[in-house]
Amino acid sequence: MPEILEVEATRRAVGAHALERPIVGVDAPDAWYLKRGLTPAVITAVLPGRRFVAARRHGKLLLLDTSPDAARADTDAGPTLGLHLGMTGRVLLDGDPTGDPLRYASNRDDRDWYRFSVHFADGGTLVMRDPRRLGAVLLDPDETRLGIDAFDVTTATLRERLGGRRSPVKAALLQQRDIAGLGNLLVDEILWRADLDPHRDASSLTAPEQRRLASAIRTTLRTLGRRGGSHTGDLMESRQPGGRCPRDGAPLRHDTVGGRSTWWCPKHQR
DNA sequence: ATTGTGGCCTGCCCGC
DNA sequence: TGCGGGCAGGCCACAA
Repeated sequence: MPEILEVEATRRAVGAHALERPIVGVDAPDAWYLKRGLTPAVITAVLPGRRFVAARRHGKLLLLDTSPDAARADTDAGPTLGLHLGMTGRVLLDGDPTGDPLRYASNRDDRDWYRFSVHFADGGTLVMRDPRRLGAVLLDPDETRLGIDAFDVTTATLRERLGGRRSPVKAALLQQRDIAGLGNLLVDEILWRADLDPHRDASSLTAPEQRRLASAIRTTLRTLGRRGGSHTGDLMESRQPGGRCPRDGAPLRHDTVGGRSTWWCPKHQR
C-alpha cells in the first residue's frame, strides 16, 4: 500500500483504538519479517506487560511507543515498535483492516499472511498482514535514516535537500533519506500537478519550479488525503496503456525513472 | 560519496 | 482450464 497517506490513516486508527490496552502476548511466526537483528525471542519477551502509549509516524514508518513494564514495576519508558508496511502490508485492528484497500495486492483475509500479531488483555489484536512479506517489524528503529516528513516540506527544505542532487527529480523525491513518505504513485501525481518532467535533473530546477514543486507536494497530500489515499489522484485512472492526460488530452508516456514505473504527460510536464 | 541496478518475496492478471 | 511471463504503491545491498 503504503505511501504516507495510508500509513497516516493507519496511525490515526491505531492512535484512536489501540493505545492503553495491556499487551499479553505476541506472535512472530515469521522471523524473516523481523529486521535489523530483531528476533522472535526478543520481541515476544519485551512487549507483554506494556501498553502502546503513542502512535507516531515518520514518513512511511509507523512508530508505536510503549509504556514501562507493569509486571516489573519498571519506571523506564518502553521501547518503540516500528512497523513498515512495505508494498503490501496492512494493519488489522481487532480483525478490521485499517487504512484503505490495497491497490496492488490482495485484500483477502488469509491467515497465512499474518506475519506479526500483538494480543491485548481484552482479547483484541493488532495484526500485520502482508502477502508479499516486503514489510518489516523493527524495535527502536533508527529514525535518523529518514529525512524530513513529506507533510513538513517547504520550498526552503526542498531546495536544501534536492538542490544539489544530480539525478532525475522523480528519483530524488523517492529518496526516503531526503524526504520521507513519498512513493511512486504520489510522486507521479505531484510532478504532474507541478508541470515537471520526471526525468529533469533535480539540480536543474529553477526557484519558481522549486516553489511549484513544494506547493504541489502540499496540495497533493492534502487533496488526496481528503479523498482517501495515494490512489485517488487525478492521474490514477489514466495510468495504464492508452491513458491520456486528464488535463490536456495528450497521450501519456510510460517510462522507467529511478527504477520505477512512471506515467507522465510530455505536453505539459517540462 | 553519490547514483543506478538488481534483488528480495509472493500474488495476481493477461494472453496463449 | 492451466501455465508462463510480466508486473506490482516497498526497501536494501552492492557496483560503478
